[in-house]
Amino acid sequence: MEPYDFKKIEEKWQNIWEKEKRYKVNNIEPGKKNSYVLIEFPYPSGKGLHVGHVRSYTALDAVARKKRLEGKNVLFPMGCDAFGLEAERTAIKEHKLPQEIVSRNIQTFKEQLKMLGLSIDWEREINTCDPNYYKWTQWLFIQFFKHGLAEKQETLVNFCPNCGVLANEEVESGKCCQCHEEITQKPKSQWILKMTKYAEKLINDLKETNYLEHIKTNQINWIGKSEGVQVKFEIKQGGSFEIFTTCIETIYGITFMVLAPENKLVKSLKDKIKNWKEVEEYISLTSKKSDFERQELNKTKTGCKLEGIIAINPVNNKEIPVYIGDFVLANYGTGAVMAVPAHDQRDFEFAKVKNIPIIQVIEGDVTNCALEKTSYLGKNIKLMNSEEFSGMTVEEAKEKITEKLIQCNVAKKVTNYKMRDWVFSRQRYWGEPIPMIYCEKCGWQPVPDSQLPVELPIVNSYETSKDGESPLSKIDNWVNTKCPCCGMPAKRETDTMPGWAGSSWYFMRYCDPKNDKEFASLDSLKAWLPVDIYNGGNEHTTRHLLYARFWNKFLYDIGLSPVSEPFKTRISQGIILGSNGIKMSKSLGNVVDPRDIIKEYGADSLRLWESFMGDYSETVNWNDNGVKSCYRFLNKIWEMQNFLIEGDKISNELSFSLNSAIKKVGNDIDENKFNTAISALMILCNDIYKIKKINTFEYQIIIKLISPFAPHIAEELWERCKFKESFKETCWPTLDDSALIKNTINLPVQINGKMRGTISITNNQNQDEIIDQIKKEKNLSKYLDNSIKKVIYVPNRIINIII
RNA sequence: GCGGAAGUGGCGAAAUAGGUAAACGCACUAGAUUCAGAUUCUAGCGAAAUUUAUUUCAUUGCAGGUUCAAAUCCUGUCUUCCGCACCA
Repeated sequence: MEPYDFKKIEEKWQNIWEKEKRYKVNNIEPGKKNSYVLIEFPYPSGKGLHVGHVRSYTALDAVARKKRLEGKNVLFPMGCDAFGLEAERTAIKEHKLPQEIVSRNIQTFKEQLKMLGLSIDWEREINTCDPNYYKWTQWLFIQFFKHGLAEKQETLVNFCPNCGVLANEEVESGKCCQCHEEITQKPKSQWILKMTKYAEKLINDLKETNYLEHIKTNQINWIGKSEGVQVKFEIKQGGSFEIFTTCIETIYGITFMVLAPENKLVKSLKDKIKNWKEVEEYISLTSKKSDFERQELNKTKTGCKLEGIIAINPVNNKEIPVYIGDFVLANYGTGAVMAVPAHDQRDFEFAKVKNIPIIQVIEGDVTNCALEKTSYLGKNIKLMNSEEFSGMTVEEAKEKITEKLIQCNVAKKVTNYKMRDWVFSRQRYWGEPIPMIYCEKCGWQPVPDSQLPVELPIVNSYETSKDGESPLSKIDNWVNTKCPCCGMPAKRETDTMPGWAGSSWYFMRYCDPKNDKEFASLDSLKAWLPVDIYNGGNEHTTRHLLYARFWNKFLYDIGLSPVSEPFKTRISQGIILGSNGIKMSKSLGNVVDPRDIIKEYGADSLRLWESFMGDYSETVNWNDNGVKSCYRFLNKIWEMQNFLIEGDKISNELSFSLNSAIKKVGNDIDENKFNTAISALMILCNDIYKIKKINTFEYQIIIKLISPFAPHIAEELWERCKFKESFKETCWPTLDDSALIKNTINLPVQINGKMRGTISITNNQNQDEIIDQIKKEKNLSKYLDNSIKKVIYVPNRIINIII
């Protein structure tokens, strides 16, 4: 028999699969159920395929292959998410066009992917920077616009006087990462998508999904729903402002108010503020900080009093001083808070810094820190210092105070979300142009469908510009166009979309990738959605997932998507670090190139090892020796040909081992526990090597079980053994549960909770017999005297005797 | 800071419902095969003792608790990783 020549075998089968179009899939396959297995498409960086990609691709490939063996019609597509900052940066560095960089990278990526033997339908490949694709991204944006969900709004951007608008990533502790100039927060008019309109649905409909619990929590926390009361405070000097609070029960404890420094009210009060200079300085200081810096709790609270401004507490007409402070954010709630230092830690610290009195209104200890709602809610704790509400429980007071304020017409119940609308404009070259035209007379008009796509013009210079406008704004003949409404001269929008845009709907395009009339036909979407299993990195479980769900929900509402939730389940792979426990990077020299491994051990060994190396969702360090172990294992499977005898059913000798493996491998793939699936296969293999005998029927089962992970060797062995059935038509082995029932069981025996040995009992033997048996066993009976106090017997699992 | 996840041998890890902790694999040690190396095979691999087959002890980040029984449940605590809105 020839030795296991993985190189020859893998090339052979990859060619056959490609030639046969083995994994091409139709939207409808008579007699078969559809199943959609989706993996986040890669960003085609110049670094090429990483062992981390291999981990998730082979895992999901195994899932897809198993589903096929179970008789399902499986969609397992692949594409590239190609727009974004990284390609643009590389292009600038290499003095090439991003288009060139991207197509070069995609080429390498595909070659590498093909070496893995994935069961991908390459005819459905998509690429977000292909005009045939982004035509539909633009069309979808226009639908948002037409339904009032896209509009221009003023937002803050990071602005560097030399480099223009910067991404957060390009800001390092308040300075530009390129030129180290100070960054300021500059207001800019940008397109936003009104995602907050969907906040409620995005929370509620999680019920329909099967995501891992922590992924749901992540989504819920990001949306950050809180129900509270919005209260109006009069200003003694004239005017008023509103605050939002979830703790209205503490309203008698207010000793000051804090406005966000950007709150428009501050400027409108300019004439009445006696220390305006000081206030102005504080505002400009704040504009240099990001939200993140501003919310850090461990730094000293800063703020500035608005001298001459007094607010009136509506419950008791008390006069309250007003401050501005950067720990209050303008874009959450109303950009103003009532400060109750006794019951909010941030207010407590601020009060200490500014020497403001503290009034306790809820019973408890507030000497060293605030008594916050997490410690007082739901514990029957009572109010104090709150006029007629004193003595009520917190919960009761919450209701009564709200009622009173509503009656007085100074408050209303409000639901707030932390989630903000999605800022959708970028002042960058490498993205989808936003398909809008501005006309002096007609305002913003979408580009007519017939003129889509609005293609990205090829340009010489696509670097960000100092004035903070998009590079496209410098191309006059592109910018100047005609209003689609009145035909008069008008200007194109020059901002482009964020990298998230294309990935928000790509899973729909896979269903109908060549359609030039629609982004995807409803029939094709009905055939495949919702996605059965969606895999991606942990770093995408909040935002990308939320964006994609949002787009789909919108399309569902306007009748273009058949489902309200696009993904049934969501799982995440853990990242693979270098062998030294540090992220792989060229500069550290700890990068492992999958191609090197494939050359030495083959794709099947690599696939197997990456599935075996640890729990799929956990971070692991790369280990050079690991692949070798899987190569050994595959060799053992190969060498089993030497033990082969004829047979058409499972032998008694292997009945238990084989059926255990069938059960374990099947369940584990379904539960994404690939590592234990493989260890089950190894145990089976060890059992076979003990008896050195296997019949053809049994060998077929083993090959089927291993085929999702190591498809090349599986098909090769199948062919070599000349089994009657063809591999293409074969199906997943069926389990004989009765083979798993054991007649004799080794029962662990504990005495006083300590393991003292095992005894062999028959299935379901009764307790008294077992105790008699233990008494006869010398090794065990020596621990027993006559004073057995209690016996705990869990049938067929354990017996614990207390003496 | 806020939110999420995770801490088990020398290493990667496993452990349906609280029920024999360490399956499976790596590395290592000894032996066999080999001119030698690689491969392969056989045995060992928490600690200590020993009559060599058994005994004792320890053990799932740390400190407590619940329970006949805890890696698993509860309270507190420490550490690491991920996300935080213009990176995708």
